[in-house]
Amino acid sequence: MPEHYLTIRQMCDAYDVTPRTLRFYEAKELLSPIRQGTRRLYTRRERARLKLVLRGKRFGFSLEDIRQLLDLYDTSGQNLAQIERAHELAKERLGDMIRQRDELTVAIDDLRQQMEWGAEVMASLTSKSTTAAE
Amino acid sequence: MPEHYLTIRQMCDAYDVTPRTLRFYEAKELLSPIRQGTRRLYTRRERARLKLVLRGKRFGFSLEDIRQLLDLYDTSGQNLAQIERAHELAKERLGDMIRQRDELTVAIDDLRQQMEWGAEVMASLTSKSTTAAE
DNA sequence: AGGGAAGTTGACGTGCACGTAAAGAAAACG
DNA sequence: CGTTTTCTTTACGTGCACGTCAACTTCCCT
Repeated sequence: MPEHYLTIRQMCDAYDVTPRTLRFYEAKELLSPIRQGTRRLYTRRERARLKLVLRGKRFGFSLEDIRQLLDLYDTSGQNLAQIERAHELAKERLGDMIRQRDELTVAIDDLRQQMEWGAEVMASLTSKSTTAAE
Repeated sequence: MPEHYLTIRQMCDAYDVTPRTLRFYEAKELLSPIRQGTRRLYTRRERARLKLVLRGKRFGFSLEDIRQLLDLYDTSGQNLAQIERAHELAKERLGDMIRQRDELTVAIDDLRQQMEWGAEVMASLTSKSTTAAE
């Protein structure tokens, strides 16, 4: 089957980004669609990379961070040192992410408690008086 | 005991931020230190608020988001509607945070698998040949 | 063939979160 | 009392991640 390409607009619709964003990512060497004349055509590889970019963004990585990770990611079939390096970076990232998740968990619990407290306040206010104006 | 104040420099050292940052936060109405003449003095309240600001930032909230939350947080002794509103916002935030944590969990698992795969590749390379140059 | 839709390259603008340099006032120290 | 820090305001600069025209080509369709 003949590797089916997407135009820039199809990409935009599929991933909810603007053309500007895709060209910007290309300028930053995050994507490199093939050219048919002057037009851009996006392969399966580019789609995969875009997904990774958008995902990375959701986790607060900068585009430059993401570029380096992507580069490691697909050049790391080269030699052992590269793979070990990637492995190290991955471990660091993993640590970051776990720490971040733990912080989130704490914050979630805090917020839950706050909400319970708020609910109690609301309850006491509604039961004692409707016009709590004193 | 006489509520012990901190100067701007002491704040900077304590929370690892620059004076510029503290003044910037003040301009954005996140902090409002008292003035002794022209000098800023930071109370316990300001310290608590700064902690919340820095925490919010780590979770990717914008300063404007944080300001609104702080405002709700300490004006929400006012009336029931305010508290209910705060409660609603808190629920939304909670949802966001839980979703974010779930995404993180998935990403962590992905990364773990990637790392296992990487470890396997490394293992096969090291056992088969030290100079994998063919 | 002609005309609108889609795509292209500049290039300048924007919002956010500060950095940084200039110039002056105030406090602290020897 | 002078001088050296510390702090102040004012203001312009910066990096990131795009948004927003403008001015063209290029496709596609009837």
